[in-house]
Amino acid sequence: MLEMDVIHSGQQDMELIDILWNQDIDLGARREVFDYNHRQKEHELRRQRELEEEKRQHLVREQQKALLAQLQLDEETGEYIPCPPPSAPLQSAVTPLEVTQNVSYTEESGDAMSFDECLQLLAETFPVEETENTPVCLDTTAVSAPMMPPEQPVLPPATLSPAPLPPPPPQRITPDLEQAWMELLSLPELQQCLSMQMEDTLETTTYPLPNSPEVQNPNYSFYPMTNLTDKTNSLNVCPAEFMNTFDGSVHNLAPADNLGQIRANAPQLNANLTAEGFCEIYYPDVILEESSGQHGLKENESNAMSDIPNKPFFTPLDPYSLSPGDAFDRGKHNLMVELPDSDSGISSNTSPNASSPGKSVYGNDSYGYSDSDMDEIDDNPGSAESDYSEMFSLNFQPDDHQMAISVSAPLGQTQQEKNPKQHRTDPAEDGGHNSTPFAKDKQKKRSEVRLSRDEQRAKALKIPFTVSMIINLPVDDFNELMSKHELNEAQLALVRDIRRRGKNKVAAQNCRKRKMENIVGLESNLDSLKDEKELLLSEKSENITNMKEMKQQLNSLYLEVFSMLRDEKGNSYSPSEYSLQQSTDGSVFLVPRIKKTFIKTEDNLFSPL
DNA sequence: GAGATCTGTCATAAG
DNA sequence: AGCTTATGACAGATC
Repeated sequence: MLEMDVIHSGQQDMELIDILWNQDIDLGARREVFDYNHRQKEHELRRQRELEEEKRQHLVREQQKALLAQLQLDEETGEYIPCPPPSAPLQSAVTPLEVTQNVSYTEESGDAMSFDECLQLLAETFPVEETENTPVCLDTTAVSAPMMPPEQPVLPPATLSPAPLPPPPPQRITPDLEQAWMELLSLPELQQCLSMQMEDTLETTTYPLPNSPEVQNPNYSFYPMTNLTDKTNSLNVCPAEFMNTFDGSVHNLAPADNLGQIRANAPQLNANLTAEGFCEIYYPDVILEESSGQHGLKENESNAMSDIPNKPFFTPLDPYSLSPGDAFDRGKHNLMVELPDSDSGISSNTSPNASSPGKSVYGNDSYGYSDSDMDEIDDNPGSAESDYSEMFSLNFQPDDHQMAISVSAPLGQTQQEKNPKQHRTDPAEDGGHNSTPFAKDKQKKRSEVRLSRDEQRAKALKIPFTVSMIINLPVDDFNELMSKHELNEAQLALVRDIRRRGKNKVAAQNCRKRKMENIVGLESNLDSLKDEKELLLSEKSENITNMKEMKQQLNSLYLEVFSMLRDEKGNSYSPSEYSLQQSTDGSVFLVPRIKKTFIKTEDNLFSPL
């Protein structure tokens, strides 16, 4: 009964649907829209498509995961960059790819081989050396994938076929691998690498770059195995060549001591080395330097690698030590020598050289202290020179050339004395000994007295410095000089007095020179101001003249216009009784003067208020 | 001899 | 705090 009810109700529903459809058919609706079976079929098809799409997306995700596993997130840029080869032991480096491969392909295809099965198969194929080299090959595979540009999509299956991606069935793997290796061996780039490695060349720049198509080709992962056919160099060449192939700078980054180990255990070091390989950009010199030391080290392959990651592959780059020819240091030293110019105590009016302490000590005696030292030497050539020589030899060897200057100075000074009527210029400007005033001889004697007094005092107290040194040395050098000699209180006081007096003397000369320059400048300004005043006065008189002329013209024009005005009777207005006034809007009015005068008087009356 | 000029020195303020 | 520089003032030498 229930079934009959259900069927009956179902028939009623169908009838109702038919009725509704008949109504909707006029609107263009088809019957399939209301057909349950049809809709169910469509639903199944759609669900099937969704499943397929989901499977496809899952596959893509797995592939992307496998790819990203080989990429390294750059913390600075946020980009995925090719992951450096693993520095840790091989297993840790291969594990990510292994996992992704096993997960993706064991799940997707039940007949696919696991990675370990592939390794086992390879071991069976090459029973002798592959036990050592297989990890290298696997690691090579692991490295080759990340070397692809991040933006590059997953390679098509045709390209990836021999690679770790979908491994072929066990019965076909060996022929495929052999074919892939043969293809690889036929690649000119690979042959080039092989030949270069055979020659143990150090040129890494000619190696295929990591991003080159050859490197990206996963077939390269089996390249080391192909070397097994060549029994002479298979083991030696494979790891190092692998490194050269995928990171040409790897071996260059390692110090000479570690190069052998690195080469022997290249696969295990790939992560570290390639990570440091990125530093190649920043440490090219180190790489070049160390590349020269790698010869003969690559044969050392039996060393343990356990301690390698803990060893620095390169020492921190010292920019100073690497600067060509230590130019930087020299430059810095020169800078230090030249910078203390301001401590010379020489006025800013002097030339730049004058302010240089090294030159001002004696070479610039011509500037401020010429009248003192030079004149004394001039007056007592023998004694002064000998005394100076003693002092120079005592303490101031660095300025031998200045010593020569001071010794040779008397010649000019003697000539100067022979021409006493030379025009004298400011001592601070001409150096004081190139030209002298007419009374230079007397003045010179004066300064000689002064300086000889200081010099005599210095001699009396056995001060082993020249006055020039005491005065012109920078404070640091002066202090250093003082510290080098044990001086008593009297000597120290005298040296300080000499230094103070000498500097003040130069300062007074500079001050007077500036004062004179200021006076000259003020006089010049005064003259120019006088000229400007005269010009302004002449302009003023001219303006007054023009103003008078314009007033006269305006007055005549006013009278002319006024004479043309007539009243209602045709009589002219009297200028004494009327006047023309212009309003602000430009209109002209004839205003009676009485009123105006009245207003004026009114204004006058109220103006005081 | 008086005045002008030059120069060195001191004292002091400022940097 | 010590040093250098700038500047006014003073003194001595010279013309």
